[in-house]
Amino acid sequence: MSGSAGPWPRVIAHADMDAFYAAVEQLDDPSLRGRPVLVGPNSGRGVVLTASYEARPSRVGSAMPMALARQRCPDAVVVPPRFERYREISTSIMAVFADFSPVVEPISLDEAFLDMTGSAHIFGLPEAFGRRLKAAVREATGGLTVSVGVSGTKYVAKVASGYRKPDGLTIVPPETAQAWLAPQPVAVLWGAGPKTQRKLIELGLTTVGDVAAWGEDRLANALGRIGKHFYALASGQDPRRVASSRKAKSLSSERTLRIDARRTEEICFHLRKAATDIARRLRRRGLVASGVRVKLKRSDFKILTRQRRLADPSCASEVLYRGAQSLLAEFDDAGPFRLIGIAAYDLASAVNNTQLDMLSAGPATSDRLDRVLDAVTERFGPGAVRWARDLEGSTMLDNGVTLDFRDDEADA
DNA sequence: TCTGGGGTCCTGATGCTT
DNA sequence: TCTGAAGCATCAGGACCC
Repeated sequence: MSGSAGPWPRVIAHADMDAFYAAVEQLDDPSLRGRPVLVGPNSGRGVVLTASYEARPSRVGSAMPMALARQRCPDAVVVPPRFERYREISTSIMAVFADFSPVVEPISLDEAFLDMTGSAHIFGLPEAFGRRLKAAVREATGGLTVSVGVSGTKYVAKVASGYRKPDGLTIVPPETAQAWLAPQPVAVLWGAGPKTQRKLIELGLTTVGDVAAWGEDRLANALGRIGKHFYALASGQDPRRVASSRKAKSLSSERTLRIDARRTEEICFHLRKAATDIARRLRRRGLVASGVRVKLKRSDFKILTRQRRLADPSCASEVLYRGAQSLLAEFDDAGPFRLIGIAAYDLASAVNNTQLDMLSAGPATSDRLDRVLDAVTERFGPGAVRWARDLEGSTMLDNGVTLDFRDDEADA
């Protein structure tokens, strides 16, 4: 860890929980502590979501096929993910972050940027602040550790948090950032995945310092826009601000099937499930979508997509499903498909009319009915959908609408 | 070894409008 | 009226991130 003092023009921290899902499992189940733990599906075609640090010496890690991970680490305990629990702990971690900074940008359940500019007078120099943040997270969660990086830009803070894991604290003063980055491999460049890393290495660029030395123009000529981006990062330039609010641009739901699907009815069954899931999430967030996109993954992993704008923005499962179903005809490939999914895109805030009086007011649409059902459930609790169903044949059908509750019952 | 799910952003192709 | 260019929106695919 570099020991240095602010104040800097900007002070940005990146906090990243260590092996978060696996650590939560070990926290909740003491018998797992000290043992290799793999979080992920125990069967089928799944991959490892998180491997505990005890499992990592066996060369297992995130995104690795579970079958391979179990071969490499036969002693590992495989635990299915419990996202509700992770969300719960994430909420308390984010609350800790909010105690330290008014500007917190969550990146996922287990990591966030904090803008600490101007907070030095409260929390002290970056190192003191980092220690206090780590201690607060540990206390709030009952023992989980977080790695923290602090620097003058988001990018350097992010690389710094991953520099010494687990339980690390790395301070990189802005004036030393470029020199600190220079010996790091190109894999730390934000946006350089496996394909781009190969390209960089073919160009003879193996470290961030090599990239900075190559020059902006040459990088742009060789790689296009992303080349300029890499040059900026490698030179320690990253003007992005910590943004406390981000609007979702799309919502998606997709499933990899245990057995590849080819029959239209089967594909439609999965499309309907996905549409129902997305519609519910849209309504929960008060959003409507203007477009729907269908995604199919062939057995050879080739991904095909087709998208279409909706006649009117909607958060109704039926509308999303009909849109998705109509797109099926536009695929010139009959499958079989290993994955089926839908994304809703071009999201906007819904009008605020999810009130029960909609039952009798105005012409009913399936969109409005969906929201009515949500409102009924929220107000009267589980089982209320059955009660709402009794209205079938009266108010709703008077408006000329055919009700279809199959999805709601299936999900209840 | 045999490859998840939920996202974002970028690029090139295409079609529409002016 | 026709044509081409420019600008813009949309679409499909690819790469990436967590």
